[in-house]
This record gives sequence, structure tokens and C-alpha cells, in this order.
Amino acid sequence: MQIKKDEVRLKILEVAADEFLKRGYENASMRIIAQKAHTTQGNIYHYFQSKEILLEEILLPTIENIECMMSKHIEGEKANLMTKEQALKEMKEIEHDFDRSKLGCFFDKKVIILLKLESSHLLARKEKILYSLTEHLQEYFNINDDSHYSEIVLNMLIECVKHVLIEHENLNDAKAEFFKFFNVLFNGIISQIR
Amino acid sequence: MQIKKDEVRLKILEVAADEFLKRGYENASMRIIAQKAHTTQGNIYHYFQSKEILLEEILLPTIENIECMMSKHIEGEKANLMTKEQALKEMKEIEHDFDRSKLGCFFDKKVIILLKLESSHLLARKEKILYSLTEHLQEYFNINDDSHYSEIVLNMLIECVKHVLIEHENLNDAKAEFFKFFNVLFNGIISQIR
Amino acid sequence: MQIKKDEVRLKILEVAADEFLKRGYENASMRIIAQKAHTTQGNIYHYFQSKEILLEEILLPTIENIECMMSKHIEGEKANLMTKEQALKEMKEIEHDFDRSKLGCFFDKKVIILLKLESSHLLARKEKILYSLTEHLQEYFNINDDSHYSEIVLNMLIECVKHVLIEHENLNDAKAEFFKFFNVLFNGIISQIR
Amino acid sequence: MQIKKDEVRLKILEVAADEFLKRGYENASMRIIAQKAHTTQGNIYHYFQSKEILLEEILLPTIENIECMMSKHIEGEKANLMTKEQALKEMKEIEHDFDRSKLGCFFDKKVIILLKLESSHLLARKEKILYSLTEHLQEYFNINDDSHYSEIVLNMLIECVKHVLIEHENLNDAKAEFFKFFNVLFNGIISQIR
DNA sequence: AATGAATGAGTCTTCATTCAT
DNA sequence: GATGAATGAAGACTCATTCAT
Repeated sequence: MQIKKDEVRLKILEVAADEFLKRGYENASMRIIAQKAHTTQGNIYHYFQSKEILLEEILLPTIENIECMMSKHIEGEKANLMTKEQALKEMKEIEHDFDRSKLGCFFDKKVIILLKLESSHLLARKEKILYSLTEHLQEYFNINDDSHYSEIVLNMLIECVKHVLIEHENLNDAKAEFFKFFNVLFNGIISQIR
Repeated sequence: MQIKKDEVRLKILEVAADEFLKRGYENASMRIIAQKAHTTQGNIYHYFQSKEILLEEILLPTIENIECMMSKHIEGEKANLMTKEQALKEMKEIEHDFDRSKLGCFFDKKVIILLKLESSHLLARKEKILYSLTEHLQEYFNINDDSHYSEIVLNMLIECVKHVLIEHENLNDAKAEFFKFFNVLFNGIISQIR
Repeated sequence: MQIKKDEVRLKILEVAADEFLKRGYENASMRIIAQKAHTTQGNIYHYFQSKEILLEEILLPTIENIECMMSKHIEGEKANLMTKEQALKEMKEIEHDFDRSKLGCFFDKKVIILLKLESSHLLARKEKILYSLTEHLQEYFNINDDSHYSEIVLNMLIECVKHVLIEHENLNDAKAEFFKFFNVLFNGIISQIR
Repeated sequence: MQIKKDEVRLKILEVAADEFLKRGYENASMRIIAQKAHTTQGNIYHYFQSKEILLEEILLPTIENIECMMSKHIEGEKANLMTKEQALKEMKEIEHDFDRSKLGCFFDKKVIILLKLESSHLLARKEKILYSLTEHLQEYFNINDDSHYSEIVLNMLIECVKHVLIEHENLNDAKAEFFKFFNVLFNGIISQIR
């Protein structure tokens, strides 16, 4: 029964993603994932060779998507020397077409799981993406980062997304909540322009 | 040798605080704390009756300090309807005398451990402090919190302090780093005044 | 193989009951139970969530059985002011149909484990049963208990059953052994009548 | 300071004996003995090389005393074919001069500790004494023991003494309590004569 | 495809014991 | 004579993982 098989597989992936988000990959328990997915530990290992491969299966598409997106247009992007007015306009646009904006692709369970990862061999790729992301942030906001400035901003964004994703079942509620904070942060950053 | 004894005790406290900060109290392992403190698990239990008491020994002074500070002046503080100019001036002052400002007392490993706590009987006190903190934030920035806005801002601040404390051995470096972000956030918030 | 599974489960229950009887629940070691049952500690926890639940699984049917039996006929029973002759006749009857007599239901590993219990949440139920038992003893032998008299007699009976159960693999041998003592005790008690 | 030294030593012995009686040698904790004796574990090991030697120091005099007593008069004693009247008279005498009777020497914390012993190298001596004791019982009451009859009676006596010793601080209260049971048991036994 | 039995190393904690001071 | 620091093994229990069915 092709359908039923996929159902189980998808249920496991869904439950695992939730647990990985809530407790972090390292502290999520296979036993509890099995229970919440209404199956057995053994059966999970029938679909996924290991906890790490389960993680991979969840994250790889997202990772590749981001890596691809990151590699594009990295130069033309330097919108540096934006004036405040330009920046505000920019933000409006982002907010308007959030889902297709670069920022929009972060608003995702899986990205948060990835960026909170502490062990696993995906760590290397996480680090690369993190590095790439900070670079983007720097260029985007024209920050000459003498230290970990944009790293922190990024971390805040991550934490914020995690917070609203866990708190709100409904994705749109989560997004609305997120925007409140994003607004503040964006304003803060552009208020420092010049 | 009196000195040696205290050395071990302090080493355990130091290592434990580091691990609690990095991994969170719940996920820190007594085995690893023992290893990093160059002693045995058994010996840790010679100094501290339990993991929870080890946590208490680390946190209690800090908790009492904060609880005391929170209880003071809670009303005179409503600087509401600050103009942007006043707000900016305020921020300069905070930055200038950070360590003695209310904000300064947060810049502390132990506070972060506390605010990240998920189990232990200290949870109740953490929740109280957290509640008190969000209240302060709301009054301070004159936020009428329609939803979890200030909760998120607080979470950001916590994450930020955690980040810089882990990254920088030197406390002043950490502080300098923190200010960069704090500046942005503060500016963002006051840019929304009116 | 369905059979094998139950074999292990039963083996664990059997070994655990033996260890609980010999050393008492509190001092029985899961490690040793695992060894004697030719399995691993982890596997025991596959069958029973905890040591206490293992105890429950062993005791609950017995407890319910006893509680039920105790609640019945508690009043009609007052055979007080029995003459020696009546008492002796009574004893013969008990001996003759031991297994169905009230006394017979004590002749059980599990009852002894229960009555020797010192911790666990089953303590409350043990105490109740113990209290009920001493009451029965008092009424049965028409003892007006100025102090801990019947408590001691009960304790003796318990110890005696424990002793013969540990010493004799064969249940009938154990019973025969027990009767010798019971005879003595019973005679002693009725010799004091009047 | 000779006096003080002995005080500590005696305090340890006293506390240890209490704990051994209450929890049994195997389950008594050196840490708790140290605490109750107002000293440290290390200091206990200054007086006694090991837990087992501490046990020995407590039991050896008693053991030797009993072993000696057991070896004497073992033959002249056969009061066999006592009539009930003689037996009752005998019992009165025992009760009257209990402390110096053979039975009296059992009414002792230390004897109970010994007879409840489950490990330690003193086990062998315990078994010997136990064997010797049952033999005495048999001869005393003229029992031809086809099985473990007198063993059980002995066990009852032991349990009874343990019970009253733990329950009553005052030694005379304990003895009075014990006699109630002893009376019953004795009557029971002699009622079976012929 | 699915079950659940089994394992061994990990969790926190207590134990008896040793040793330097 | 006394302290308490230190150790390693054992206490109950959870973990990710494997395997026979």
C-alpha cells in the first residue's frame, strides 16, 4: 500500500521536525518521536537508517535550497549607501512579498533546526550557510563588520523565528508576530545609517 | 591544603557554569563536568549533594540580587511618553554607567543560565523574574503589549548576551559586542515612538 | 516467536519475585535480577517501565484479592469466647481446607513481599491490609490488645511463611513445615484462653 | 586525650550497632553512621579498618560468649520427657531469672544483628551458632526434628526480639513485651508434649 | 511494512574505602 | 586523632540502535 507507507513516513518526518525544533536535534528522543508518530522505534529505523539520516532527510532539501539561493546574485545585491527612505521602502516590499523574499526562506522550521544544530556532520554545512548569511546581512545593510555584529543580529532573527514558530500553530499568526520584531530591528539598523 | 580544596570547588563551579550556559542545565552532563574539571563524578558529589544543588550554588546569589533589584523603584520609573531625544539621552547614560544600571545586572553568565532554565525547582523564581522583566520592559519603552512583543525582545536580549558571553572569554569584549546590538535594538524601538 | 517473549517476561517476574522475597524490594538490585533472568537491565525496562511497576505487576493481583477477602464477613466472624475445644476443632478445619481458608491466602510469596515492603507507593495499601489483619487476629483469638501483642504474632506468622517459602522449592513441603509452627502458635494462644 | 578517644570510639560502635539492627549490616550506610556519630567517615576508618571489622568489633565478644555458653553442659541438659507441670515450672523460673538464663543471653541487639547477617565472613560462625541453637531447642523441648521445625521457632524468637528492641527504647519495656509472646509460644510447645 | 525484544553505553546518584594533610 | 578530598564501582533508569520475526 503505497499511500499508507508514505503516510507513516511523512508522519515520522513531521513529528521528528517538531521535536527537533522544540528540543533541538541532540535532545530529541527517538522513543518519543516513535510514540508521537504512533509507530515503533524499530519501524522508524526501517525508514531511516539512523537519527542522523532522519535529520538529513528533513534538512537536506532546505539546505540545498538555501545554498543555491545564497550563491546567486551575491554581488549585484550590494544595495549599499541606501538612504533611510530607500531602506524603508525596501522593507515595505519585503513585508509585502515576504514569502518570495530572501528573508522569507528563513521563516521555516527546518532552517531553524539547522541553525540550532550542535552536533551531526551537517554542522559544517550549517557553518558555511551561517557564514554566508552574515555576509549577506553585512552587504545588505552595508555593515562593515569589525566583529560579530551581524552574527548577533542573525542569531536574534533565528531565535525570534523559533520563538514564534513554537508559540503559534498557525503560520500566519507566527509571521505577524515576527514582523513586529522585525520592524523594530530593521528600524534600529537603518536608524544607524550614516 | 586549604587552597587546593577551594581550587577544586571553584573549578567545578566554573566548569559547571560554563556547561550550564552552553548546553543548558538539563543537558549538561555531570560526567563531562567532572572530566573538564579534572576530577571524578563521585568527588563532585562530595562538594555538592546533587546536580540541582550545584545549580543553586551557582545561581542563588544572582537570583537574590536580581529579585532585590526588581522590587525597588518599580513605579517612579515609568518614563513613558519619552521623546526620541530623551530616549537617546537615556541610552547614552545607560551605556556610560552600564554596570550599575538595571540592564547591567543582566550581563551575567548566571542570569542567562537562570533565564534558560527549563526544569529544577528554581523554575518558579525564574518565571517570576521573567514576568517582572517583561513588565519593566513594557514600562520602560512604553509598550502596550498587544501580544508577545516584549517577550520576544527580552528573549532576543537574553540570546544576545548568551551569544557574546560564550564567544568572548574577555568580559569587556563581550560587553562591547553586546552594545552594538543593543544600540540597534534600542534605536529600533524608539524609532517607533509615536 | 510469541512464546519466547512471554518466557522472558515470566522469567523476569519470577526472578524479581524471588529477589524481592529474599532481600526485600528496596535492597533487590535490578542488575542482579537481570543477570539471574539471563537478560540485560535495558531489556527489563523494555518490559517494565520501572522497578516500582515491576513490583506492582507482581503484587497487584494479590493485593486486590486480599483486600476483597478482608472486606467480607468481617462481623459474623467474632468467634469470641471460644472454648478450647471449639478452638481446637476450628484449627483442624483450617488445616483441612487450608487453601480456601482466610489463612491460606497468606501462604504466598507475594503476600510476604507486600508485608515486608518499606517504600513504594503501595505502602499505604500494605498498612491498610496490615491493620485489617491485626484486627482480624484480635477478633479471631478474642485478644484485647493492651499493646503490640497481635502485631508481634502477625509478624511471626509472616516471618515463618517467608522462611519456609525461601527454604522449600516445593510448595507442599513449605506448607507442611509451616503447619508445624502454626500448630504450636495456635495451641499457645488457646492455652491462654481464660 | 584518652577519654575523648574512647568516647568517639564508643559512640561509633553504639550508632553502628543501632543502624545494623535497624537496617541490617548490608544496608547500613557508613556515611549515615558517621553523621549520627557526629564524626566523619574518614575518622571511622581511623578506628576500624573496614565496615566488616566494625561489625566484628561489635559482634565478636557476643559471639564468643554465645559459643562458649553453647559448648557447655550440652548433655546434662536433656530435660526430656518433661511433664507439662515441670515445663510450666521451668518457664516460671526462666522468666524469673531471665537475664542469667540461656534464653536471656539472646535478648541482645548484637545477637540479633548476628543472626540477621547475610554477608560478611562471620556468616560461617553465625550458621554454626544457629545450628547449635536449634539443637538446643530440640533437646530442650524434646523435639525430634524431622525437618526445620525448631529452626522456625528460633527464627520467630529472633524476629520477636528484633521487633521489641527496635520498638522500645527502654529495655524493660521491651522485655515485658517479649514475654507476652514468649508465653504464648512456650505454652504452645508444651501443649504438644506427648 | 511493521513489531518489539535485545543490547550497551549513557543519565544522575550513593557506596565503601583510601589518603594526604 | 581527625578532617575531608578523592576514587571507582554499583544503584535505578534512558538512550540510540539492531535484529529476528
